[in-house]
Order: sequence, then C-alpha cells, then structure tokens
Amino acid sequence: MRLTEDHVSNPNPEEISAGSAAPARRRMNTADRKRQILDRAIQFFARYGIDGQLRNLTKELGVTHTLLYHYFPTKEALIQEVYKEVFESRWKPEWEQLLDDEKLTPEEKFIAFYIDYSNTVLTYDFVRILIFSGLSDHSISDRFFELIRLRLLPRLIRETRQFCKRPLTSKPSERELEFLMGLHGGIFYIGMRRWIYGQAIYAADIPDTQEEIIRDRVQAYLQSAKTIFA
Amino acid sequence: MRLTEDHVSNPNPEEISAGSAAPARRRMNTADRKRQILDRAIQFFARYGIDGQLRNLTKELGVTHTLLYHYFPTKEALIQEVYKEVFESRWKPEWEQLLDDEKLTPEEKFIAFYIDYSNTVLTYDFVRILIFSGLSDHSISDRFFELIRLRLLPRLIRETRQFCKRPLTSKPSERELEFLMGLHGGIFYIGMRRWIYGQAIYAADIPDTQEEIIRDRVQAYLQSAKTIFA
DNA sequence: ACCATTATTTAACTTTTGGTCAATAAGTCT
DNA sequence: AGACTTATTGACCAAAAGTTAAATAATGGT
Repeated sequence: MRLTEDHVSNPNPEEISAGSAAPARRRMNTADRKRQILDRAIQFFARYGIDGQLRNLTKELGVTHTLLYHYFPTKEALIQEVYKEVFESRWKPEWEQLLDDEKLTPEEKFIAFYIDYSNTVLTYDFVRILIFSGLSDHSISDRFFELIRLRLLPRLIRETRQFCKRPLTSKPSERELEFLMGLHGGIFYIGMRRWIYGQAIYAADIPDTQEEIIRDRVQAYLQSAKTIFA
Repeated sequence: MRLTEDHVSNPNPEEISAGSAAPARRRMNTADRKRQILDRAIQFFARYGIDGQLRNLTKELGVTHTLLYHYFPTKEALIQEVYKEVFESRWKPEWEQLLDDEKLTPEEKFIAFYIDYSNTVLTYDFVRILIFSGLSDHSISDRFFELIRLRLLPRLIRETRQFCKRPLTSKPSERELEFLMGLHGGIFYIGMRRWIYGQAIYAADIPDTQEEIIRDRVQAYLQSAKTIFA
C-alpha cells in the first residue's frame, strides 16, 4: 500500500563496498550529519509522504535507521523539522521589496515576481510537501499561506489597482481577492500538474517559454482587472 | 504518524447500545452492504488517505474489519474500486453535449460548463482522492486527465477560437493550451484551497457569488485570448 | 600510545495492521 | 420447527515499523 522505494537505485554505492571486509564505518561530525539527514529527509518525505519508513530513509543514507534517534527524538520531530525547513527557509523577503520597488510598473512587478516565485516554490520538494502537509494537517501549511496572505496579497492587490488607476486605500474586496487567486492558483497549478500528476508541462524546462506562460497570464489578469473593476 | 480518527465522533451510535446485552448482529443483503462499505470507504480514504486503517474504516460502519474480506479480496482491491467509483462514475457526458450545443455562445458554454464542473468535481471526496492518488501513483489520476485532455480541452479550445473569430481547424498550440490551463487550474485551485488547505473560500456556499467568481475568470480568459491570439 | 567521548550499530521490544480461518448466528426456505 | 445458507465475528498470524538499550568502534586530545 505505502509507497516503497523498490525502484529507487541507491545513490550511495559506498555501502556495498567490494571487499567482504566489514563496511567502513565513518563518523561524521554532529552538525554535518544532522544537516545531511535533514536534507535527505526533505527529498524522502517529498517523494513518499510522511508515512515513508525510516528504515528506507536511512538506507538511502547508508546508515542504520536507529541512528536517526541520535539526532531526532522521534519521527514526528524529524518531520516537524522538515516542515520548518521547507516552509520557513524558502521564503524570500526580496519578493516584498520587489513589489514595493517604485521604479517598476505594476506589470513589470507582477511578471518579475511570479517568474521568481514559480522558480522557487514550484519545485518537487516544496509542492509535494506542502500538499502532503495540507492533506494531513492544515495547521502546518497554514503558516505558509499566512505569509502569502499578509505579505503578498495586499501588495499584489495594490499593484493591480495601480494598474487600473483606481484608489489604493480601501480594503481589498473579496471579489478582487478571488480574481487575484485565479491568477495565483493557475500558476500554482503548473506545479501541481508537474509534480503531483506527473504531467509533462509545455516547455517546462525552457525558461523562455515558462516566462511566456506567466507573461500571458499576468497580462490577461491585469487587462481584465481593468475591465471588471472599472 | 498516520492520520487517525481520534477526533472523529462516531456517526453510528447504534454500536454503543445502552444495554449490556450482546450488540444486535444484523445481517445485511450482500449488495447493500457492499454499497455501504464502498460509500463509506470513499469518505474514509478521502479523509485519511489510502494508508487509512481498515479497522478504523469498519469501526465507522459498526462492523469488524474482517467483514471487509467477505466483500473485497484485499485492501488494494477495495481501493481500486474506490478509485473507479470516484473517477469514472462522476464524469458527466452532458459536459461534452453542452460544449457542442449550437444554440449557445462560447461564453455561455464556458460559464455553464465551469459552474457545473466545479460543482461536481470540486467536492471533498473528489479533490482529495484525486490528489492522494496523484501523489502515490499517477497511473490512476491519469485516467481522469485523459478524459479531460481528450473530451474537454479540444472543445474548450474550439470555443475559444470561435470566440476570437479565428480558424478552428489547426491543432491547438501549446501556448493556447497553457493559457487555457491557466483558467482551468485557477478553478481547480478553488477546490484545493478549500479541501486541502482548509481555507474559507469567499462565499463558497453562496452559489451566486461562486458563479460570479467563475464568470469573472471566464470573461477575463476569453477577452484576453482575443488579445493574445490576434 | 592510551583514554575519553560519542557516533554508529546490533539486537530486541512493542504496537500496528493486513490478512486467514474456523466458529457463530441471522435470515430464508420447506 | 428444523435445516440450510451465508453474513458476521473472534482468535490468531506474520510482517512492518517506530522505539529503546546496550555493545562497538572511530575520532580527537593528552
């Protein structure tokens, strides 16, 4: 039932050392090993979900599963650190600066932002872990959406209004927000198709066309906003 | 680690019968019981994922877990039937007829289609099971996307071109498809926010405003298509 | 070269969980 | 009422998987 790694070739060939001598047992310094485990755990849980088995995770590291308990008290604790790492350390404060930059037009800001946003957020690890966590417990993914809601949406709405030459002061209406979420969701869906459903995306690896996609959609969004909120 | 049902109040109070007498053991006719199990299994797996435990599922039914094996050979078989039920029996052939209806304008078709589509597809069970299955094994969710790709997208592209007064014959370009996926994904994202992330959606339960959201987005899509593909 | 530290492993425990099978009893038919 | 069918259960199994504790050995310091 669970996802297994039967088909995953072991990327750590050293453990199957040629000689029949006892496999070399190397000690690693604490910080490095913990970092290594965490990095691998992110990939691992992204792939197999939080139900992935510790024994398989540590096999990828060429290490016994009990070693984990030297660095993390429980599996749950490890998972929490994975979440923390993925959701908190990948947020870019530059996004806010970019959207506040007075030298750029709303259109330029939107495009530059969503290109960079999709490059950082629409990765295998991020998309899948975000969704795994959402499926099991909103409270974790919520932290990420709070950042979006507080730091990004107000700025994006402001820029939209600027583009439409409308007053900036009033509180964003639900209709405005929903319209913006149409753009935002459409872009996130690119990651969904690619990393959840395994679909080939049009020129997913060709930055130029990836940019064209975003450009098309942003322009459609802004132009239509002008019409709708006239 | 796994999602448990500790916090789920048991909706089947009969099993905790007041008297200490042996709980009445009722026999159900085969077809009804199978139907009942399947229905409950859909909700259950939608909530807890396919790693949900059979003993918990049957507890909700007020029945021993071994009874499942009287109706399904293995857990895997049950899950396959759940998938089949969810993905195949919810597809509406009317959608294709609607999009082919010559009495409607492209705009009317788009709006009518996406309103009905979102009402049938953007449900708790469907969205979550689709994503659970996508996370674990594309081959299942693929069947659903094949339907979309073959039955829906060509029609939607055709209607888009019709709206733009462009020739209908040539094969849809990737750019056209991606632009359409922006609309489609933005709408699916409504379900994601609601059923995966547990976010409150603007007027999610008020059909009128739900329709307004879709109307806004469809109109934005069509108008912009005119500009982009001029 | 020896010692102390601690990273790492080995062995074992416990609970969980999918699955089997024989026993039980609720319906149905005569 | 008695016999027959079969839905349902209870006891049990084996493998999986998180966790613990003691044994082992790599490393650094003196």
